[in-house]
Amino acid sequence: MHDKTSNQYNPKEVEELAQSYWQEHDSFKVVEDPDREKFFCLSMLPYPSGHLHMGHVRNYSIGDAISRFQRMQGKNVLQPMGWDAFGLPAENAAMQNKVPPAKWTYSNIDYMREQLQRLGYAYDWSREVATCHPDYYRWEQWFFVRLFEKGLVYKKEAEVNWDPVDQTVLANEQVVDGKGWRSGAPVERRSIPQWFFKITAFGQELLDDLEKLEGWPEKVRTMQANWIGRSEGLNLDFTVAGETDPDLQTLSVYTTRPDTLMGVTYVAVAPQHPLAEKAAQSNAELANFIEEQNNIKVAEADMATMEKLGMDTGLKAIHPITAEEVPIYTANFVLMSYGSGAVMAVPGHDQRDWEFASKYGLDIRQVIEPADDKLSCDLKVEAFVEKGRLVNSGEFDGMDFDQAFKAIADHLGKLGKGERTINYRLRDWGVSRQRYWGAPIPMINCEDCGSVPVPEEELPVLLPEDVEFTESGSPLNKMPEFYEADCPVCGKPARRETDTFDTFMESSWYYARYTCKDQNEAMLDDRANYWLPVDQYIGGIEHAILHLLYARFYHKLMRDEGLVSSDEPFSRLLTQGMVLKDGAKMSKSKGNTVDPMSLIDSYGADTVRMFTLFASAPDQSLDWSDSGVEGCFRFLKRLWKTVASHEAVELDLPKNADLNDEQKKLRLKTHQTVEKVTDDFARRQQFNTAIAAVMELLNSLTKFSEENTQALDQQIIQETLEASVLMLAPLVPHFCHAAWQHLGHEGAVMDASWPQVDKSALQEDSMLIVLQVNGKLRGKVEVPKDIDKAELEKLALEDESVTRFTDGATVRKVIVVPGRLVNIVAN
RNA sequence: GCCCGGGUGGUGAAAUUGGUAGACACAAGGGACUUAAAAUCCCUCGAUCAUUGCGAUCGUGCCGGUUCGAUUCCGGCCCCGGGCACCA
Repeated sequence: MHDKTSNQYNPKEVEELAQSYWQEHDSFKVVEDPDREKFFCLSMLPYPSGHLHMGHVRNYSIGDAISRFQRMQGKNVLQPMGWDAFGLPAENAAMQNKVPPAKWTYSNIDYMREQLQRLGYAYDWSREVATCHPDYYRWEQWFFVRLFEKGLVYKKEAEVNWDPVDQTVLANEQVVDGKGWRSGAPVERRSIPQWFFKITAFGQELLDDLEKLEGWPEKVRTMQANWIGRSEGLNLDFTVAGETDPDLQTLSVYTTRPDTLMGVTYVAVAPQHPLAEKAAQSNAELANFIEEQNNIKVAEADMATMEKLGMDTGLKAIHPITAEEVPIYTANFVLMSYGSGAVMAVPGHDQRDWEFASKYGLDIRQVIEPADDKLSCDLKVEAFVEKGRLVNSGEFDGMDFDQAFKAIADHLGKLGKGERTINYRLRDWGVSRQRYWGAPIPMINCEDCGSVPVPEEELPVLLPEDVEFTESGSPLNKMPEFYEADCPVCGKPARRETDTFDTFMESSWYYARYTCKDQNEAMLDDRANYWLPVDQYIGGIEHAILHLLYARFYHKLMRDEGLVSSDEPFSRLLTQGMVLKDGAKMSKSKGNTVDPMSLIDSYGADTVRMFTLFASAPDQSLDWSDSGVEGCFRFLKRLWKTVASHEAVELDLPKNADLNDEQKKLRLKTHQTVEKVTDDFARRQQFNTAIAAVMELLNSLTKFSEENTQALDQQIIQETLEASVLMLAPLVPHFCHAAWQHLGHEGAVMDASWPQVDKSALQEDSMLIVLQVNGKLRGKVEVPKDIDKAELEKLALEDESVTRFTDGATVRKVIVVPGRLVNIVAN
């Protein structure tokens, strides 16, 4: 076929031929091989919305480039693909189109799989996973039961967004301006029992292990650390004056600033705090206030902008050191869910306390003074929040923050009124969703026995797929055949849990299941430890916190269960930037999307893949331009023509061949390019500059081949073309598949070895030295490679471009940077 | 408010360890080929001045500093993007 290669690049033909070759040879299938170095390259799995978008193409083109590069490095590469198939859009589509979510999802998967195959990604499809398949979620259910038995999951009341008209629970994104997106009714907050994972028990390990993730962007590590939000402080106890109920006598507060303890002028508790509720029993106005706070009909996101409100409970708290009585307020900004639901207020040194005190006429007392006189402190204007030296604090006066922290902690410790405490912002992970299209939570609620897990032999709890999906709310609640069950403990009629899992559950361990998806006896087997951890993970920055934190947590849970032996799931992480058009993120709602498929129809998959990699560095946002695509297409056409018009020869460049300057120059360029591109792939992961370098190489080759037609020249052209095709093979695989054949090779380019740098070709006889006078570029000079420093200095000082500026001036200093420049300082 | 990124030609962007700013493309302009168009190929392309040629000055958000030399390091400010946000 290769001798008939057309001069005209025909992407459709080239791509069909390459793809049918890959299919015939089962080229992407991979098996475990302990004798070879493994490489697990993973791209985040898509939600099967129905169509691939540009963000997917970008993500998967990066992943495929890395996979194919690693394969050419001789590694045993696993690159799988699957579907994050549960979720809300399927339910919405079901309501709109009267199609059951399962049917809708499976047909989307079939369609999108074809799209991915059209793009030529080297996925081992035999390992494909769809998270909505019972073979997948049964192990999630099994694992949940294991964790329940270990005490790592528990049930508690938690608030949800409730739509009173549709009688359904809303996800946060379904709440628009405090109203249900569908009904338009004001959303209520309602407490219902839900299941939680004890991720907080792993807070410290999740934080500590961030240090190990050297292959992760610093940004993502910082975001996770902030999300975990560790703080060190003190839990200390106030006594409630005159309170006789032993449960309410002690009012515990958490503070990170024990040094300000002597500045406390009031204490504030959450409206849901037991003390506030008790005080409200004999205070109608207060009861009213608390009721209002409990019934705020807004989504959580709007809470932050709410006005700070509070009310005196009439109760007094006794300061643990001074025994002074201070008022207890209830305030809407104190959260029942963090610390103890109560705070000591130091208006002199906390801005929020200051504002509250100013509003309600409470004392503001200074107990810290600036330790450095550059800082000003005027408590009439604002709180002084910096750390400093203690004043008005009795025996603690004069101490700095660290001394005071220790002294006050020790003092309260002796009194039995305080202890050092570490708090985390991180909260336990609520995994219950009051939704249909998700994995059923494998629990049975019995009036007598409580929540009882479904016995292992009865798993999986199958989600009925053939459902009537007419109104809002989960159809499971209307299906007695689903929810009616017998209690596994006492045998009495009981009710099966109708909530399903948060879809983050499925995406938290799918990477491990790829290694052994056909395993029907266990969640994972030994193959997981051959492949894991994932060597390279690629996905959107929008998953920097939740998905990546949950997956790290899940990995540790699986480790503790003996299922995997590593501590972390993903060694190296690449977070690709967004795809923009006209400066805005591509999205359906903005109407600025570009359909990858229509572009593939016009230019072929290779051009589209190439452009997504060429337009910017992977971690940066990519601004789409139609004409840029044209440019990549032009490059491929030019390269095609160059390859097609070159008559293939067997590459056998004689060692120590006597090359002329032109030949040396091209070989130098070729091997410099190989060196650069290898670094771009392996270390920098910058495919845009790799492509630019190959473009430069083609430009050099074009100039060279115009005038050089001897046999030795053909060898050198062959070498350059082979290197170019090999370097581009991970990026434009169909094109290179055909080009490689035309260059005279029988095997497939994807199985060829990555080109090696010939060090001897990098040897140059001369080099270009930049001449500067007072740091300004004045000239350039070609000098022998082995020139000594003194010689070079002399040459520079005598160069006409230098003497023009140094004549009549005194040379003060000459700086020689070997191999680069000479800078002459003169005045 | 706090924590991260980022700001470079008409445009997307390069410059990796403090050492030639603008590689590689796109767009634009000019030319060749063509009956014509498309495609292709060649040339020009940061600004200003000079222009016969050589060239000179300025220029990487703004102001200052360190250095022989700064897009790169330091201090201050402005703008854009992202994350977190009553977290005590």
